[in-house]
Amino acid sequence: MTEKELRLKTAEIEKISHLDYFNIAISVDCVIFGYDEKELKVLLIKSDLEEFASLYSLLGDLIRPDEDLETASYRILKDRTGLDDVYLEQVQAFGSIERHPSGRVITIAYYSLIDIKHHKLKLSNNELNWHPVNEIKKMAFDHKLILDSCLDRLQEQVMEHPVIFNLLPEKFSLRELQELYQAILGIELDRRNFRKKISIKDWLVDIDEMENDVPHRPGKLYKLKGQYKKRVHQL
Amino acid sequence: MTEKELRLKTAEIEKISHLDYFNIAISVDCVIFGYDEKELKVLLIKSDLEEFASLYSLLGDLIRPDEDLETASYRILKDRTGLDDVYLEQVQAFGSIERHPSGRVITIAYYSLIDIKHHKLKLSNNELNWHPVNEIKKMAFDHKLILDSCLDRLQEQVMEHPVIFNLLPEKFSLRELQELYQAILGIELDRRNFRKKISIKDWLVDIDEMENDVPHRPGKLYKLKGQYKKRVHQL
DNA sequence: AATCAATGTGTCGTAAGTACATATTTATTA
DNA sequence: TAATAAATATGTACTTACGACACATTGATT
Repeated sequence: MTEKELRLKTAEIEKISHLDYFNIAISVDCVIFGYDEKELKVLLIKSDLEEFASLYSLLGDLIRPDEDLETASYRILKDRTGLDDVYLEQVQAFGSIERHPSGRVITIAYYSLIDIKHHKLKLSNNELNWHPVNEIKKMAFDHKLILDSCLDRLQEQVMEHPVIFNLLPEKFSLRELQELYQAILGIELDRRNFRKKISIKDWLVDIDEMENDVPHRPGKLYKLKGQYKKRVHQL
Repeated sequence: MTEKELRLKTAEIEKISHLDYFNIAISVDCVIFGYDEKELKVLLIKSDLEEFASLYSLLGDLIRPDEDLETASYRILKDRTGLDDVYLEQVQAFGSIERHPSGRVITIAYYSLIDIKHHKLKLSNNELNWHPVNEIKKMAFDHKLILDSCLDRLQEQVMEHPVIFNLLPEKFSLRELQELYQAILGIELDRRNFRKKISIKDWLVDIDEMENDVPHRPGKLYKLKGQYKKRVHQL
């Protein structure tokens, strides 16, 4: 079965699923977070459903019977962004009866973290764009709820686990790191206390280099220690 | 459609689902925790599949198209235990391809907390029994993995959120509470430090009563403050 | 050489975490 | 009824984390 046939079949299933009492479709939706210009952003696409014309939706697709959940989310990421070395984490399943207008679809939400600047998206399809998370008010389906849940989870994880380094380039300054924390948590942090806290975690190595493209005194650059490096999926 | 017809249809679906390329079944599995005799226990049933003869499995069922995920888990709890005032929380979806021998079944795991002593199970069906969590080594399907994930989640939640009071009777002593924490976390706690920590949380009210069935000096009894009371599902 | 802007660092007060010992109360037993 | 056993109840000193806060340093720019 070709890619195209699969997609057609997928769409068909979506439409008929509400007719058959036992046919429930199951999908994966990816909340793809990126960070740029001191803002947390999320990758969204214009909804292709009439009901949601002019609204944006998350990137998602039905799960195929021959792939597990992680594989499905990596496939979506790879197909839509061209990237395959990304961090992914399952958040929650969403399954209210009325969440999809074409039938019963239960979806499993993943969030993903990408360094926007250093990973060019394959498709600069203008239907697919980065949106500042704070500016998103309304979305197709229950996708705003899903986005909010994923952001909550990200905020919970951020101080305990070294995950957000996936949003930054390999080398970064403490100022960049602090700005990222501030963007995710939505609060201002005290520079001295932040540095103290990060240094206690012992996640970073000082690589003995300096920033070189800043219009002021350059700061030291750091890397995440190898043992904490982002997980990369092996397809 | 009657209850019985539904069950038959469910079983049928399970069997044929692997034949149809797009037919993925979706189920809910409940990890029902209880607490008794200073041990954390889980409610299990003998697997009805030949492949897993003599192994135990979690309580679960396929989701019906006319019920959402929470409703499905409450239905399973109600049907199997007769209880409907229980705490339930979604943990994670499990969907590896080979997890179910009869076909592709993705499952969404919930954990539930029940006060064993004060909620008599409807069915004292001897296929359905409480098992000490620590003694469970092998289970049907990937249910051991699911159980472990739910226990991890419970351990994460326990110190931050007042959830485990659902495992205790309305009134309890601080000793009982401490023993419960120890059972869940699998560690010993210092009595004085434990009491200090709990008193800072400000979750409890001293109800000015004493234990009366203990063979030693009775301790004071406490209740969880009303605002933290367990969530009860309204069907 | 002077100015600007951001980096880099330390202290003090407060709150929470940990280790640890003694007096008190009730039930039990001699 | 007096002595004993067993668990309750409670406080202090030490250490570690958290939050507020100010000043000297460095490099780029003018």
